[in-house]
Amino acid sequence: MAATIKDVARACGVHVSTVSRTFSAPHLVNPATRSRVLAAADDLGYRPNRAARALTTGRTFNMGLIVADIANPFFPPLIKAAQAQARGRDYHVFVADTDEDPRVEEELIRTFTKQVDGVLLCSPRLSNKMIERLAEDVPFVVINRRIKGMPAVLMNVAQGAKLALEHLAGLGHRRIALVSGPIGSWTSNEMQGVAAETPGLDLIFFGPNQPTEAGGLSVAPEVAACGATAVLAYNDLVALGLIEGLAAMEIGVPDQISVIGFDDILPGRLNRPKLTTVAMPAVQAGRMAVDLLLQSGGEGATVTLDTALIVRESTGRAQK
Amino acid sequence: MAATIKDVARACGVHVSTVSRTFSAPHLVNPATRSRVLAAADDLGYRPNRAARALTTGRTFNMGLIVADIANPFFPPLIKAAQAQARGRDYHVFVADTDEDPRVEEELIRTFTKQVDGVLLCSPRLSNKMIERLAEDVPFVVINRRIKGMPAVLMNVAQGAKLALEHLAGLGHRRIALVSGPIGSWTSNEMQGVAAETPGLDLIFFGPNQPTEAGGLSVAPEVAACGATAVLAYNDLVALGLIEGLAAMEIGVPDQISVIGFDDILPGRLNRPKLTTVAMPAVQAGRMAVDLLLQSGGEGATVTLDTALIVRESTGRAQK
DNA sequence: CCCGTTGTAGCAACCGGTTGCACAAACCTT
DNA sequence: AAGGTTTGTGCAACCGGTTGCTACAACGGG
Repeated sequence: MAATIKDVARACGVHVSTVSRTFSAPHLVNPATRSRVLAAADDLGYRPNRAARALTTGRTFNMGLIVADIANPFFPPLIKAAQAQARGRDYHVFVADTDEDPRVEEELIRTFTKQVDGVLLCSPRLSNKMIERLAEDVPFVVINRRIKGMPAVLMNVAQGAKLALEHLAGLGHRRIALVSGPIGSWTSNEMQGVAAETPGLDLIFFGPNQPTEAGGLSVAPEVAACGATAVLAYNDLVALGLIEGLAAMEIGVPDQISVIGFDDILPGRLNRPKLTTVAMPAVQAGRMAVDLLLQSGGEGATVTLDTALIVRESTGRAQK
Repeated sequence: MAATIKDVARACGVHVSTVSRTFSAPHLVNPATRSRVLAAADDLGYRPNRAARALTTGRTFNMGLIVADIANPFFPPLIKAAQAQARGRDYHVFVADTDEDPRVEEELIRTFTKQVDGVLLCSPRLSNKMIERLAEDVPFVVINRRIKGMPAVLMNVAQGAKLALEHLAGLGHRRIALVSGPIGSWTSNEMQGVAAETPGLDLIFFGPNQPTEAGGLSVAPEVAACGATAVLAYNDLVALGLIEGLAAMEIGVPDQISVIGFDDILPGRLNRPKLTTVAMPAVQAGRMAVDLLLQSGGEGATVTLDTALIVRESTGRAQK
């Protein structure tokens, strides 16, 4: 059994409250007593039980981070950035993955409640209403979603999509396929919104799709058949799957169809052709989300981070 | 404020112990009372506080999973498998990443202690001695490391390395570079052990290295200069970095040098040339680790999973 | 020398639950 | 109808800490 505060108190003939104060308010205890307590604690290998402490103080010094799919290379850099930032603030981050399933997401949030001081909700698939309800029990910072009155870190997807469409238009593309993501994705909606508002384009929507290579792979035939000369994909994974699917049909990228992704993940850079993409500021977002959670007592500050178009090899001039 | 058990008790004129039993031992409470309690609880949006419950029961129904680098594509499938398996057992998995830093690893374990029922320690970088000491405070299952008396899930790296070396020998390679991983990696030691015992080979060791693309990239010049015709890399990420580095020096793979990795991650399959690799059973390992943690009360059952050589395009006949 | 500070440590209530035990009412026996 | 079981609920201690209040001693000032 691990030593408790009582064991330490007994070991050096002092009341538990004195031991407690030795750790949480050292200036209130006599230096001589303090060192006796510390010696005894060290001797017994005592560590304060964080769960018990949280019960009275209401603070755990951990935060939860929920992502839709940890296997998507977009998330790890964000996760690592959040962890590093939190560590600098004496916090720890517990990560969990929802498998893109809103029910799992809800359950994870409920589990985190009272075990963390707040939750970073990254690319949630739950409805706004549900998120608002759950926010009564635990503070949130939402990443990649706008919910009124709730602190959020947004990436300027609309701007990125605009740049991407302008790039394609500049290359002479008019008929463009929009391969969207899963239901409930704010990012997907933003993209569609911008695209729909852009004049002079002939858009074909495909969706919803899984936000993975498999998702891209499986829409490839439809995209090929629709007569579009360019594709704006929900993310890089979908774009890569799409390129793979097109290759299997002997359709060359960018010679016959141009493809743009979102995120700027590593496999996109290694791919042949190298993927043209809209870079998302994942690292900054992870950091900002942590700061926002610690600063705001739940007030709705919103940070919007810029995106950037990175032109590589998967886009080219439209065919006649 | 979230409703507590007291609020529910007051709301339906019953003692808190009755409310408690309604949730944790329903058969002990009268159906009529039970439904009154449930109604009140539902009305107030009451959820038992898991941290408080853990304090008395000693069980949290979560487990921790600590990995060395979440950005390494090897880990996410393992993580997801563990999460899925745990979910089926009514458990939740909290993931954390150590950034390959033993000090962070230790701190994370300490943080997890008492907040989880056990920890899955994947590819730890801590010393055996330290792990054994920490095991007094929280049950472990170790993945990719053998520590006496401690439950472990091992992947048969030795066998995989043997297959890889035989494959290379069969292609006529004699002078082989071994690009190892970080200090403290059991996997790395296993590989070196097997290689050193294999007769008829001329081995050159390079290490320690970061287990990432950057690590592979930075040893590329030395490897190129050492006269080896083939390389066994610590993992696929290192292998990919190495290939990239060699390409930058205009050294073709597999024409001039053959490269084998370990893990079988997705980017290796997408790479040109497609990577020859030793596939590691990450998904099985994640599942097994969860089961081992829940079964063994800390007893040292060890599971060893087989690996398999997957020959793709990054290996070829040795040059004369 | 008395009194008001100040510093130090103990007491006890509390956080939100769980659980062994006691006890009364309702149910079965015979 | 008396006596023995069940069944259902309350009581209170407990898990491992924290914290407001109190008590007491030593100290400094007037």
